[in-house]
Amino acid sequence: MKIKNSRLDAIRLILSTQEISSQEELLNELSKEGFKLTQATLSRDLHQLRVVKSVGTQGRYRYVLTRPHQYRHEGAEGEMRPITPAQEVTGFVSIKFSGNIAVIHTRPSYASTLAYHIDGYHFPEIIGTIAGDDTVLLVIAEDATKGSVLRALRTIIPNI
Amino acid sequence: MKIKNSRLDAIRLILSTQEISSQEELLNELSKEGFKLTQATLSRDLHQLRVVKSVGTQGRYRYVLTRPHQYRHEGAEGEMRPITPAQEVTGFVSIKFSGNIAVIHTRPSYASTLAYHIDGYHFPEIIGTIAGDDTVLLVIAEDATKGSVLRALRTIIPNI
DNA sequence: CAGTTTTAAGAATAATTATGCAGGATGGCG
DNA sequence: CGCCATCCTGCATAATTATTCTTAAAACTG
Repeated sequence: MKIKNSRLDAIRLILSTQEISSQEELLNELSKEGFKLTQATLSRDLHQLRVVKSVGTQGRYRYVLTRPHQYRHEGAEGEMRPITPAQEVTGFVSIKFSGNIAVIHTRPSYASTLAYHIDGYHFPEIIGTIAGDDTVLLVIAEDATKGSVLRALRTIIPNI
Repeated sequence: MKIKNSRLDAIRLILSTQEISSQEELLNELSKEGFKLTQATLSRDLHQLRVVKSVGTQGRYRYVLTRPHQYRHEGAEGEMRPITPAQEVTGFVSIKFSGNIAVIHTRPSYASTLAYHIDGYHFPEIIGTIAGDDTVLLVIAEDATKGSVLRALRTIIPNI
């Protein structure tokens, strides 16, 4: 549908420039742009966009965009691999290294869980983690190597 | 309060190991652990923890942890610079480099949106991003330079 | 310690959000 | 074209979540 797509775009734009704290409020903004829809439809749109109701400044609720699903790997552009059992549990998708940092990509929303588990092990090779929605950053100890980090992680993600 | 803190920990633990899709469900899990509280209190706990209701596998709703704000630059409290048009859109404030890491500061709450845009471009110079509330961390590929990263970003943030 | 302020929490309810159902629109496809 | 499957949407309402009001407990402060 033509209308729906441009509406989704409008939603993205609005959410990225304004502090919207309820669907009704967003509905108003959308109507200013000429979109005519009900809260029911908006709820479904937000679900599809994976928009979440978070907490913004001043403790006010705020709808924010999250990353879209993207199960992408290295070079392979559209190539979608099947999900292995280990991924099913950990959400692990890929890992890359650069200097003393490793970047783990996970399935959407799995990053913080995975980071939490990694933190729990207190691996000496990993001195800290930061998680987004589908990305975990590992800061690697100075005396650790790519190999030793992978070995450590293998206790959590078997076939990494 | 002693109880509250251990309860918050319990919530974190549960959310990081199970797919919880409603507060009621979480309430059940908590009661299994011996915590006795009402939905009202749980709602407040989740707000405080900045837990968000996101969309997990199968399109089911899922409560997920977000990391607490840890990158707020405290010092710069009152210091508010005028906003340029580019900032208006991207929220960009500044960028700094250290080794293979770049740190972008944004206006509050703009970080994830900016990271979203950066991710979308799949710049080979940038192997991953993590966003907080007003900070984006970029992990830079080993063969990339400060200049090449800035050049790449210029497509998104013109006057960077 | 007594007074004051802050924090925590439940009960009830308001406010908000999700969804079952049904109707219409759209898009193949033989 | 006619049929079927899928997508989109509103309406009504169910389900869920946030908040107001209140009380009690805790933490401070002099």
